[in-house]
Amino acid sequence: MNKIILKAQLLYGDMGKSEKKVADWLISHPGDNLPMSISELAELCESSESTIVRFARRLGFSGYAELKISVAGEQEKKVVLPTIDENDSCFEILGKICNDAYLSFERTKRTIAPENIAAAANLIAGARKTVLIGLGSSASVAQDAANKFLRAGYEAYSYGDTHMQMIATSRMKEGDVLVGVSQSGASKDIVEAMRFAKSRGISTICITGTDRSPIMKQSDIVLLTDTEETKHSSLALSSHLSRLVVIDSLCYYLVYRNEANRGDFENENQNSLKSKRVNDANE
Amino acid sequence: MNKIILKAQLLYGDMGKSEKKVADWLISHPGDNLPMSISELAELCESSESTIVRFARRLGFSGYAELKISVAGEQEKKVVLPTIDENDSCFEILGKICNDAYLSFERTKRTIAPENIAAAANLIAGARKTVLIGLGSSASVAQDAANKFLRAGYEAYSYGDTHMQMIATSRMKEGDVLVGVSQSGASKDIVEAMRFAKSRGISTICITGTDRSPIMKQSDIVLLTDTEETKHSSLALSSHLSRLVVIDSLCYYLVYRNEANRGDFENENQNSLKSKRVNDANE
DNA sequence: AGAAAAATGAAAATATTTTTCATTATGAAA
DNA sequence: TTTCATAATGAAAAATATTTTCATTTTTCT
Repeated sequence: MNKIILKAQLLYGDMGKSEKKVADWLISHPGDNLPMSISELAELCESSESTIVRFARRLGFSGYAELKISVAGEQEKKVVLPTIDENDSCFEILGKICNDAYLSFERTKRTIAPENIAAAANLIAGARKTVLIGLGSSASVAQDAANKFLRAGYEAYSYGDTHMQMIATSRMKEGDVLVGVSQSGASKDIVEAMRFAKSRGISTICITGTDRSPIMKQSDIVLLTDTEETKHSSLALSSHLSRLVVIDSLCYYLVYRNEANRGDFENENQNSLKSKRVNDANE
Repeated sequence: MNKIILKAQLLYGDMGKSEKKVADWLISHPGDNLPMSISELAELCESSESTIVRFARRLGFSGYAELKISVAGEQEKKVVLPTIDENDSCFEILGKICNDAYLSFERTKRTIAPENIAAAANLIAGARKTVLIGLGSSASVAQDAANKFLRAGYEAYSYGDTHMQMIATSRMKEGDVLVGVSQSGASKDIVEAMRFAKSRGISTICITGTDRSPIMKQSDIVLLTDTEETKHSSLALSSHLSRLVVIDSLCYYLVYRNEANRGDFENENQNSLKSKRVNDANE
């Protein structure tokens, strides 16, 4: 885990009384960054500057400066929980949400299986038609995905209400793909539609943030995004963004995969929207 | 990902000639640890100590010492320039998109006016009803916003097709707020609806990624998000995410502002959705 | 071209780290 | 218990490193 602490413990026996105090402090503050200066640390350890230098040398560093930098390097990516409180300004909240999103992306990169995302992309690429379903905030993820896939040149549709979802599912056939989006992985109607599709030989993909959730049992391919629920509230803002970046990467992959599309992709869509614009500003 | 290099790239435009030399060195030595002293680095960059301190401060550090430690902390994570090419795997694309999103968030924080976002939140908080409109990918942003505002306890509705948008706008009255979402800021139908609303004394807010765009003229409050279009394609993925984090921060602010709501907010929504779940998994 | 503003680097001022060295503690042998 | 050799320690000096200041240069705008 932390090489420096390990080494300190290893060499603990060789140290003098005062040097041990330095080691003790370090060992009992594994997460902390070293206080700015050697003098500060000396005071905290009830020791002296020279002792700290000796301690650093014992661990194999050229001096305190090097030890300090090395400690920073060993630091586990400290998870700064962007806890929002009632006195934050709207702008401060924006900053915290951006932070939160960034952490959520990092978690997603760790959680998602690279081979599954590739498999999902290839499945969609080869499908006759792709239908995406979700409810609540997952509905807008599904809608966003359908919108992008369509623009990328693939037949994709999304449905946000349960009736349409069932109707659309019942009209699908083999060779189609159903993508179910659900953070909880437990929305009754979505799981039901997935089960129905699967029983009829339709390929199923789920995008969910909950491991071992019901929807996973009904899915051929599972895309597991950031599973860490933020403590803020049920809005679950960042995990929502994580699901979108997964969609975005599928979409990019599809664009680049489709030789025919790639060239014209940009211009074609630009032109098809042009008449909807007040002027030539680009979307 | 190396946040420091990304930040250096982000702020590159603001730098003077000499500061850019420091940034260049850093960017072209992504893996390296910083040479021991500021003087050494000054020589390597053909710059001066003071310039390096200024550079460090620009990136948000207290000085060179802090930058040096932070660089050590970032080490080991390699920089991926978010340029997607055809040989990338789906997973690599995911990483690049996350990077891109992060940059986009940073740009948004710089572009958006803190006082405007606060004003927008307060306007919505005091409104009788809020209507959100957008087309294409902006439609799903609007839908997402309406969904969240509603859950936060405010009357909010979104419409994704132009007919409904016009009907809804014509039924609004003073005391209501119309929020127009458009990346280009030039979608005919949206601008038209905004103009109509404004002429009837309805407050208007726009969320756009294009400065000096037509929609801004029809808006009482302008929320300008990331204006830098990514070069990838017209999908404009990251700017889409930026608009969402702006929505999210408005939403959080509204939740915390509303004394009455805050307490029950989480539980209430949890419960109202419970019957829709297969089991007790939390959304 | 000329004035105002911004950027820059040399050098002074601080701050930090390292070294030196006198003092104190430790422990083995008498 | 005392003595002496050795190791450990910390105060202060010396060496380095960083930050600030400010005069000079460069850029920008008129």
